[in-house]
Amino acid sequence: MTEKFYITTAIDYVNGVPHIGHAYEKIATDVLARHFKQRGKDVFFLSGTDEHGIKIEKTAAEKGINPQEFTDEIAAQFQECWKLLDIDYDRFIRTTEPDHVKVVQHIFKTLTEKGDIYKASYTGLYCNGCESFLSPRDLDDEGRCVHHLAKPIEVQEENYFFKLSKYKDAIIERIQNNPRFVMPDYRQNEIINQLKDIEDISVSRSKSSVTWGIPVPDDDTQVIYVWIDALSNYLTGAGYLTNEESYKKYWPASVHMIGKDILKFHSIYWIGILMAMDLPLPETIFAHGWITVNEAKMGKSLGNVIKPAQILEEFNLEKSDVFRYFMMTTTPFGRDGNYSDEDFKSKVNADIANNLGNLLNRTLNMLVKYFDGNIIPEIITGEENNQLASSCKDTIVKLKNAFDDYKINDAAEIIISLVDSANKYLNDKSPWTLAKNPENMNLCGSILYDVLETLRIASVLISPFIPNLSQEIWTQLSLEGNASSVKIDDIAWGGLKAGFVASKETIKPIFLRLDSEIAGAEKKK
RNA sequence: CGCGGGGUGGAGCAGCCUGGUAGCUCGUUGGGCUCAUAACCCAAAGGUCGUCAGUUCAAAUCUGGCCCCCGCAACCA
Repeated sequence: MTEKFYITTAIDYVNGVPHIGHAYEKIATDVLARHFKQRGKDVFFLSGTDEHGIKIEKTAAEKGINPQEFTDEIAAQFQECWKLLDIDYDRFIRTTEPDHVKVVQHIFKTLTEKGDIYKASYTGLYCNGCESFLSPRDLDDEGRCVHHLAKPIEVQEENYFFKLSKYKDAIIERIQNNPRFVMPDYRQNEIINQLKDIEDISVSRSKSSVTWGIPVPDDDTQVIYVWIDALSNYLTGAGYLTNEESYKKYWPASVHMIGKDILKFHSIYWIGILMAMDLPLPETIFAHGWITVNEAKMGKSLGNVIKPAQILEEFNLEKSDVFRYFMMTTTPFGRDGNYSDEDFKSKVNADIANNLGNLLNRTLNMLVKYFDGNIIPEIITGEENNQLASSCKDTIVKLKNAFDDYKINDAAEIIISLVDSANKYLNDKSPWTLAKNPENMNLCGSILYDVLETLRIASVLISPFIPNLSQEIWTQLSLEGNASSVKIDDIAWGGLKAGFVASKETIKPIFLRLDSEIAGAEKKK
């Protein structure tokens, strides 16, 4: 039986439009999903949007439309953005969808019946101007709401609470006994510290303050608050309650890919809920870092929010490949990364244009020049005593290890260093010199074959990062099928067969260096 | 004393857990090659490893103090 791999992204709150921070996580998840597909796993990739809550209700009201219309609009923008970035998810879940509503209410009801959800009164500071409860953060020195400069009033309301504290010890134990449960490992202590003084959490809101939410079953004065509403999307997506076959196959999740800000909610709240439901727990919760822009935190208040489409446009890129590549290689995965036009250019030019693209180009040109673009049987090499063939083998082993630990940037580096070694190989062997003597033609050709075969393998391995460019390499090598649908265990040496490969007309650079002037002009405006 | 991450050649990072020639990418300089997308290959320059002290035959690495930056705590992806 094929092993399943169920991977999820966080669902994005539709109160804002998609930017490169959202994109970072989706790309990472997509790269992993594509890689594990190539490993022969039965992959299910879930992404989506979080659509309930007071902010949505208010924003929609300001625009004079109903919340559903508003969320439809923003959710569409997210989907469009992911399409542009070649994010190939299996389902895009929206928390307003009927099957999800059913799941959320079922969980709420089950936990209530079990006694893990109880009603209690909650006292909070309510601002009439904001029409919501405030946290101490929202107050100025004199205890006034910073937006309305009015003192909030103390309001008491009845809410439902989830007995999270009951599961505290079990969660701590889970984290301590499973090193892959919370990743990267340096986050584990952080969570354990937070767990020490965890309290029960409020899981509903009074309808007098929010109406845009899933109703609490059997209590029409309350709607279900974000925790159960949003987190349980992972169950709905797998088919919980609605598609038994799918659910049985995919649940529990292999990895929840999330931002470091919501690690607490996933590793504590979500796990508590699942424990209370007696459901299997996910294998890994991976918290990635933030993307800063020119070293500054991105935020609406700073006005430096960048959308992926802007970057593609700025550099006149039709496909997302190199943007995906950059995002995944700008920093060790897990830590914070930075985007700047300068870094983007230099990384992509060095790795994709100079190293990978140029290698294909120079080698194919020689094949055309010396062999009329044909691979003749005499030049095909075997794996035995073959420097590049053994490099390919090593690369595959290392690559798998890196991906198993979600070290996405290492994975890219490993592939690029294979390409690097092929460039060195070409220089060492100098086929252009060999070609001057007819006696050496077969040797010359064999060297070209070694390099092209290495490129074929590299294109398969790197396709999760740059699917379109990989395919372009595939096309230029006159290979049939798709680079990305080749299984890693099937890419044995010798895939390039004798026959016609390329002509002067078919060879073209797969990716041209990003021109410094284009970006320079754009920056000035 | 709230918690966590970081401070390593011009830039960005690895190394630290398991002390013992400080490594990588980019940039710079010089050379090589001429198949290629001003590319590719080789070499060189450039570092008191934040700071002070301690442990040790030996510290970027272990211990303690201090300084600086960033994040979380506080529903910003």
